[in-house]
Amino acid sequence: MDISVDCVVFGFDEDELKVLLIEQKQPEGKSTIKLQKAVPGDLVKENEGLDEAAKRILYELTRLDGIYLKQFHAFGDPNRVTGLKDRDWLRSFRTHPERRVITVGYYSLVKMDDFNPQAASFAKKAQWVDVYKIPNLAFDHNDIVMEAVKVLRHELMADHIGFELLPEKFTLSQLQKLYEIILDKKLDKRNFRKNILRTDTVTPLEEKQSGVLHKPAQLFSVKRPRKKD
Amino acid sequence: MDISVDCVVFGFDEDELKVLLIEQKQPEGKSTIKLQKAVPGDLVKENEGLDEAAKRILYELTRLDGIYLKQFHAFGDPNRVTGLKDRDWLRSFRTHPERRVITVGYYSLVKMDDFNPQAASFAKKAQWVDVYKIPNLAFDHNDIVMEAVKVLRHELMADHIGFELLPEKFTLSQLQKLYEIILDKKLDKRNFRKNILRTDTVTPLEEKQSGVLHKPAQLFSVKRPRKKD
DNA sequence: ATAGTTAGTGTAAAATATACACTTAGAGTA
DNA sequence: TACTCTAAGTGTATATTTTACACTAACTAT
Repeated sequence: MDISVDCVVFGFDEDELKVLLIEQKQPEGKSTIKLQKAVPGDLVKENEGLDEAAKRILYELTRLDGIYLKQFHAFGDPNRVTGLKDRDWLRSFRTHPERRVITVGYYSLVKMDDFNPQAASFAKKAQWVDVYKIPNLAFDHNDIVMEAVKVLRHELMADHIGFELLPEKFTLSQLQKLYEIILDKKLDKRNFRKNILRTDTVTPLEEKQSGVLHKPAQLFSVKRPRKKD
Repeated sequence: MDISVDCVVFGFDEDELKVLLIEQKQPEGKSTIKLQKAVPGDLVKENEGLDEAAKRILYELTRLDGIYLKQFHAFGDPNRVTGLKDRDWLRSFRTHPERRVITVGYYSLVKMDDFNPQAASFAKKAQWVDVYKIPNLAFDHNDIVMEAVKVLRHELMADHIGFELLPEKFTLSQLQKLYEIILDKKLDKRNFRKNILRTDTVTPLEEKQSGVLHKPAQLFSVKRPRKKD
């Protein structure tokens, strides 16, 4: 059997929670294969730990680095790869295309200003897609994404990891919107602010928003160093 | 690479949280190998899902069946098996003893009256050990158990899975003791009872304790069907 | 100067969590 | 039969947390 790692990379933009999808690699020569979108993932190397593999693979496929990255589930259904397109693709790229692959899912939270796929060289290969409008993906990647969303929702509340998805500098309204979208419910502004400030995970900066057509908001950043468990 | 599954089986007895350990199998012929204790685990078969494998392996090694069983983490450090004893043992039992093995950890909660290792035919092979007094185990099983304890503590509060560790009929005092031991702190009797009853996960039975030298306690059982997420 | 827009702030009421002590039912014993 | 021992079972007052709710402030554009 082989082991792979798949990374569900979340980002947040305006008012949508997004997932980073890549186009599968195009096999040289034969172009009869229909390519699908997928979450970045690949086989774990012989002498590589899982976390290490996740970090490497995410970097190789997206140039993302230094990112919150967490294992969330192993997917081992023996029939997880059944689609014809999937098998075709595997035959083009894998030394042992028929081998069963068990995959370990990681999720990552990305500040979108750390990474703008439009600007990158692999622009066509990576794109942000609204979590709630994900097309059919390769392999069992739809299941993997759904599971990751579940976990994200859960961990958002428990560990206040929300700002990992926002730019370096953000307003509390942005943070609130993020929570509202992930949790899929409206929150009270005053209570939300009280809560966040009480957790003591953010610091106000000297700086304010500018160029906005309303009262400029205070900017915040994550308070470092963050407490480890 | 190979994939295995390891099951950390928790049980509760009197006032100790226990884990079920087995003696490693004795290789035929050569008895030079020092056997170690381990958590029940084995390789996943070629056409078997992970959950399915966990269920099968737990049954094969302990005869336990119909048990709360949950995947909690994949362990994939390339050096997770380094001990000499471990390698000797692998050479006696595995077709490919040098192969790297990635293992997926499951934990299970067992009512101890469903399973009494003293009474079973493999009595010497399985034994309950206090979670806080676990000896050196085979492979990286100490890490696996520690991680499972962390997860158990966490899930106990979130999902009220405590009674899965108690006999079919139990008293609220027993349940409270269980919580106290897992969480490692004393709880207030009245408040605990209010809380548990509010969750509406237990029903009082007609029956009471008998033969105890004090006021007999009301017996409870888990309220079925339990709500699924 | 005015209009439009989002930022920012406090308080009262409700719900939840905490702290705490006595009475009760049965078993054992004198 | 009465007395003792032991853990079961029960209510309330107080503190804390969560909720609901509406106006003023700061800036841009016209």
